[in-house]
Amino acid sequence: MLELAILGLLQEAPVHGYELRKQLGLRLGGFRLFSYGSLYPALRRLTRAGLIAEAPEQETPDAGSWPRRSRRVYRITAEGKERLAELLSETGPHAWDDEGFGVHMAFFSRTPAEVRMRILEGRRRAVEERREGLRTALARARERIDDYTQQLHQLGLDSCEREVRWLNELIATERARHLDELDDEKKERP
Amino acid sequence: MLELAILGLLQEAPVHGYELRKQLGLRLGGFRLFSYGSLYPALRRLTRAGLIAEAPEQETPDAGSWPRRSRRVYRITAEGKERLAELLSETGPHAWDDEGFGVHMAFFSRTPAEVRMRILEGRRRAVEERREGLRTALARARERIDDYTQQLHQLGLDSCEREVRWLNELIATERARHLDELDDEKKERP
DNA sequence: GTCTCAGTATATCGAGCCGATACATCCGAG
DNA sequence: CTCGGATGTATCGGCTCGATATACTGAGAC
Repeated sequence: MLELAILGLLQEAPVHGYELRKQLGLRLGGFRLFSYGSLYPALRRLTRAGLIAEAPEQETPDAGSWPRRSRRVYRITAEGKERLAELLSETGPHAWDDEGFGVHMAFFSRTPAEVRMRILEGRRRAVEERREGLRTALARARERIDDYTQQLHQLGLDSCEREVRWLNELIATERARHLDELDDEKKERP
Repeated sequence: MLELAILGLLQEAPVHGYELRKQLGLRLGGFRLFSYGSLYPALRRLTRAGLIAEAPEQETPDAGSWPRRSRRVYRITAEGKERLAELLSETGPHAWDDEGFGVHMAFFSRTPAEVRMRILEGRRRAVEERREGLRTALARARERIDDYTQQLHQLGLDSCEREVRWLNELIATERARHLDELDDEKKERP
């Protein structure tokens, strides 16, 4: 997952580790923040694998051109772009579980349309399953489980329901977009 | 966290590893499911530390008394109960971050009232901070960030708002309960 | 002027957690 | 009667995290 996140960000612009982490935090909305203890080893791993490389730091054209302190700026390589395309096209369970879905969606603008669709639908199925589990647990457990736990489950259930609605809207939008594209093709080549 | 979860469950009844994991899954509403790769080493760790111990499996009184297959049933020790009380009284950030809050709340019925209050308020502060972060990010980012990422942040923002409302209700209930208790004391000893 | 604090930046270590996997038994369905 | 699925314990490698160390820079305090 971290691999996808790093390659996805480096694909947009070369950055150094510290900045990478900040960007990642912004992009993922803080719902997941990778630690330096994960980030720096991952950068070296990816460098060894040839997917990224150290890039010479470019000066800002004007100005003091103050000789910066040591920072390692990384750029994505051609192999890295291939690997990124591969990762973006994954449609396995990892692409829609709690860990992976956010990261995948944060780079949806680079993801093929049919892959987006499969991930969104997979996520919906997963959340619906969890929702059903919580529903039956809550129904069966009335009076057998303490109140705090019930409240906790209630919050979980509500957030599942809301995420399903949210996914439904996204999926509908995707479908509309897809139909538009088919429409355009028809107009261009009737 | 796992330590708290194990001690908390064993405090209610002695169980074996497999059952422990199922119970834990139920109790936490599936929002967190510890793997066997964590559970079994943890059980041995806690045994070595003297906080839990292997309990002889008791037969169901009547019936076939079928000689069960190998299972290691664990019970909590006196030291374990002390440790559990200690863990339940923790009010540090770990008690209200995403990892810890659910586990702590799942055992609130054994937690002192003022500790419950501090955890709930700490959680509220944390979620409010995250909410503000997402709000400013969304406000600043209009048109600078792609649509999918905005949708993602919107979902996060909504769920923060919802959780804050949920916490507000819980806190109000706690306060009312506390006032009732004070009231009772006054009636008993005016 | 210089002192101190907060932010920038890279790096490592131990501890712990996860997914995968292996292996054995029990039970009910076909 | 066999096969699959649930029960049950266990381990391993790899990854991740939190804590920690180091060091430079910029801005404001005094």
